[in-house]
Amino acid sequence: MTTKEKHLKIMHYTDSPSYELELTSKYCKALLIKLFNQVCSEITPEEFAVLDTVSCHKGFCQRDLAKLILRDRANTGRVLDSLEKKGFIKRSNDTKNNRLVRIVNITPSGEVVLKELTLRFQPIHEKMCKIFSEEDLLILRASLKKVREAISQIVDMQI
Amino acid sequence: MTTKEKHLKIMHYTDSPSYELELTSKYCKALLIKLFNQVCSEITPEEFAVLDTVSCHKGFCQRDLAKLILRDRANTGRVLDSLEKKGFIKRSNDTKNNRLVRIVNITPSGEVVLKELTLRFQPIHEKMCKIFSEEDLLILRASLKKVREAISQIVDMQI
DNA sequence: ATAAGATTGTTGCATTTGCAACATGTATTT
DNA sequence: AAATACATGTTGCAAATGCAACAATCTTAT
Repeated sequence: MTTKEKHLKIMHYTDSPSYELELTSKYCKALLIKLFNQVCSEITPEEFAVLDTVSCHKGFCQRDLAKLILRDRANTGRVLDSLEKKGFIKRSNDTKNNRLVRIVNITPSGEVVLKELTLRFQPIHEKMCKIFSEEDLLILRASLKKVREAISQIVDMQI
Repeated sequence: MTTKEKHLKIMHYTDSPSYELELTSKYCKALLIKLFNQVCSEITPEEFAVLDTVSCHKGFCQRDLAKLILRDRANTGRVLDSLEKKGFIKRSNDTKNNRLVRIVNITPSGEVVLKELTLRFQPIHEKMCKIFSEEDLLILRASLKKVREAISQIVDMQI
């Protein structure tokens, strides 16, 4: 086996980059949940991520949001139900390509809670980024993107 | 803002490395599920990962396995129940530090199914690794490890 | 023009998962 | 020695999630 091929040999799934990604993602989730428990906020971590996505993509319909957050339409609709009930987003009927869709937008009170939580988490995120050199952080981001693109070509994310 | 500090500024959680990790992990999971659906195997993707973990760590008790797979004791026990019912692992009572524990080991038929699935997934894993240079792959792995270690110091993974 | 198919969103159901409580047995404290 | 705390595993319950089926609406095919 040449040096070039050495890094291709995977003897165990749990040694693969995919599985390491899964484990690392669980750590991130645990951290997020801990932070939310501390601030005892009025929204869940999942709702927070969806709210942030909505604020970054104004006027998207539910299905397009579902594609962004990688959940199915059913689950996306339910999270949006909860966010709407809490007054952080509002939905309006509209048409896209001559089809009825529900357009989602963040409300002023949604902006408030989003900004407050983002500010509160800023120190932790800075801490996380600081453990990397700027170059390694760029490589990490690029690598993750590469993984997503590679998988996109193999499996259709059917949402 | 200096160049050095530029990579620290996070305006949105969904732009953070943590969230990118979560999204990328979902892609990996979707790929794994697709592969399993194709081979229509007798075990689930989760059971496969646990079985692989068991085969890499002979004679571990349930709690130590739970720490490795980052699930709680209850869920770990349930997955092991299923694997034992299918004959892929066997449990034996033992003592560790003078405490009753259930030691888990893989069975010959577990080895067979694990080896078969690992071989079947080998081409995909090679494909995944090939999208990186060897250096970038090392950096990716090291970065993921760094993330896990950093989070470990902030949140106790209470398992 | 009618039927078949496609798109968007919702509802029902089953599975997965985590948390709290409990049972059992051990270590430590008073 | 008794009581309290700790460690391991199991059970019950609730929340999250995905999949299939459905409703409503529009497009395409025959």
